Amino acid sequence: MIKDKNYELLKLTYQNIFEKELIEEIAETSSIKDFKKDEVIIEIGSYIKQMPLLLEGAIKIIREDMIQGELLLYFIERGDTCAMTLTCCLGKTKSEIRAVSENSVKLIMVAVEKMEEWMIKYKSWRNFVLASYNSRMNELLLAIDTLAFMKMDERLLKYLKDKAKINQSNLIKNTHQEIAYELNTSRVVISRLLKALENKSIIKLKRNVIQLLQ
DNA sequence: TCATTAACACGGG
DNA sequence: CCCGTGTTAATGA
Repeated sequence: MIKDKNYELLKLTYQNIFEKELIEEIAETSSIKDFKKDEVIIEIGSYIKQMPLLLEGAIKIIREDMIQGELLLYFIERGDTCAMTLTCCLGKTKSEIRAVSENSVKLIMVAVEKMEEWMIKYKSWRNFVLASYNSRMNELLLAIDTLAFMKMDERLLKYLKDKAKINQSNLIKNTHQEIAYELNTSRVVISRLLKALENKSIIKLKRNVIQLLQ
């Protein structure tokens, strides 16, 4: 039975957050979706009819400038949801961000109507939505701080540490060009800063791979 | 001063 | 040979 499998999957991540009845109801009414690495899950300008709950993997949230380049805002990890979808679903507006799978992602899609229903029916759901909204807001403020007050070398180091944390590995498999794109700068700068970090023995550089030490 | 752009050399796959 | 990387020189904010 597929629903039973969904139930087990949900339980792994959410059993401490939602009551049993809610998990059962999610399993019954929602569908599991899988994404490979670097797939676009939500596109800028698209309307959102379903809300994703993350079961496995990580998603990066990117803001794209009309004129030039994209900018990484933050990552979403297991047990989180996307705050943007919350506002979009409830307000029926377009998405202002793009969501891309950072690695292999498994998530469960919840219909908007259910969201609203559960807000009233389940206290844990209400808390979850409010809490995730709150934590996203904090992440966003942190992202703004990073942008406004940190220099590029600090931003780069934060980026590397975030990456390492999300993928649960000290090896970051990215080219300098890709990093430059996500931080909205040029490759020369990234190469230079990475080299500087390597000289400080904070990282080790290989081809296509950056090893984070410590 | 520091980022960007362009250009080039090196080397691994 | 192509791509990722390291470096430099010129230019601009």
